[in-house]
Amino acid sequence: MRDERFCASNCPFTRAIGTIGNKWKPIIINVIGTRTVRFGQMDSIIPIISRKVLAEQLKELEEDGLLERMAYKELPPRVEYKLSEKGLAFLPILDSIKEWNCKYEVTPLTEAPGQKSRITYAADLIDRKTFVPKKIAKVATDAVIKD
Amino acid sequence: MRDERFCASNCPFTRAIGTIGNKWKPIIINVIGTRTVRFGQMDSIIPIISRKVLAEQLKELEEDGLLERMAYKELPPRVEYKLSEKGLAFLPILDSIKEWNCKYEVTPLTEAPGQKSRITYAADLIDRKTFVPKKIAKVATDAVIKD
DNA sequence: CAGGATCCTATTCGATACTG
DNA sequence: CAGTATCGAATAGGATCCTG
Repeated sequence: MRDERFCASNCPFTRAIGTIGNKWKPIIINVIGTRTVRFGQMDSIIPIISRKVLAEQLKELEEDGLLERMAYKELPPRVEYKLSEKGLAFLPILDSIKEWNCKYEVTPLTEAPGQKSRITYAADLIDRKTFVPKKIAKVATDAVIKD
Repeated sequence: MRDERFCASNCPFTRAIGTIGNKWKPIIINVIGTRTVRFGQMDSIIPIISRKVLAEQLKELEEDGLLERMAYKELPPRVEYKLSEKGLAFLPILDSIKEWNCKYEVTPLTEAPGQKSRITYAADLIDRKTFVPKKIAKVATDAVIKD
């Protein structure tokens, strides 16, 4: 998920793309935003990502200094993630990507206007109301069977 | 390479990530920049991408309105690519990603200072001097054999 | 020259089960 | 709760050959 060839480049731009150039990391960074978020929260906000991939991406983001992980020695365990200074500095870039898309997208879907914070927005986007992810469909099927 | 689930989201940010959220497209857009570039040029500027993947990415970028493809009816054929207005509007975002990385990267490699244009810079980054890509190594081997 | 088609391999990803 | 381990399926990607 991190392209080591890109990261080994002597070009800072290429290295940056090697680090954050995939589809999950911008989404994760955007979802965390300025908040402090627990692992399970992220998993339910972004239901289409599997817990395995989520854990992998979070680990890489931590290694690359984009976020800070705080594990509390409790039972049941509690782990909180928040963006580092580097990660926070990336948020304006994500905002500009959204603005860019809104301005130039050929066939934009209808979008409810109003005051959407970064987080509620991100939550709206990739969730069960927007498109039915596989694992949610699976859960629904199970529920029907149980009934 | 385009995540259709992301593109079907009702969130413009998620759709944007579904469109350009991979490692190749930012590189390609950056390499083209404000120039008009031929297919073969791109293939030699970015030697680590295979021609197949390059063609696929270019087609998607064209479909998404980021670049314009001009095919001249000549023999041998000549095809030129240049960024559309939408694609050009994405360049400042790529610049800000580079600046962000330069400012916050934990262990940046040494970088030669000086006046580097977008293009020569991109060419430096992913090429045979930076790290030896497989197909260049192959070509070199062939050359040795020929000699 | 600029690709398309084909075949094959490597990598990613998801589902499931398990643990401290 | 917050992961990790394992396995199998899906996908990305490379090599090669072919064509207008």
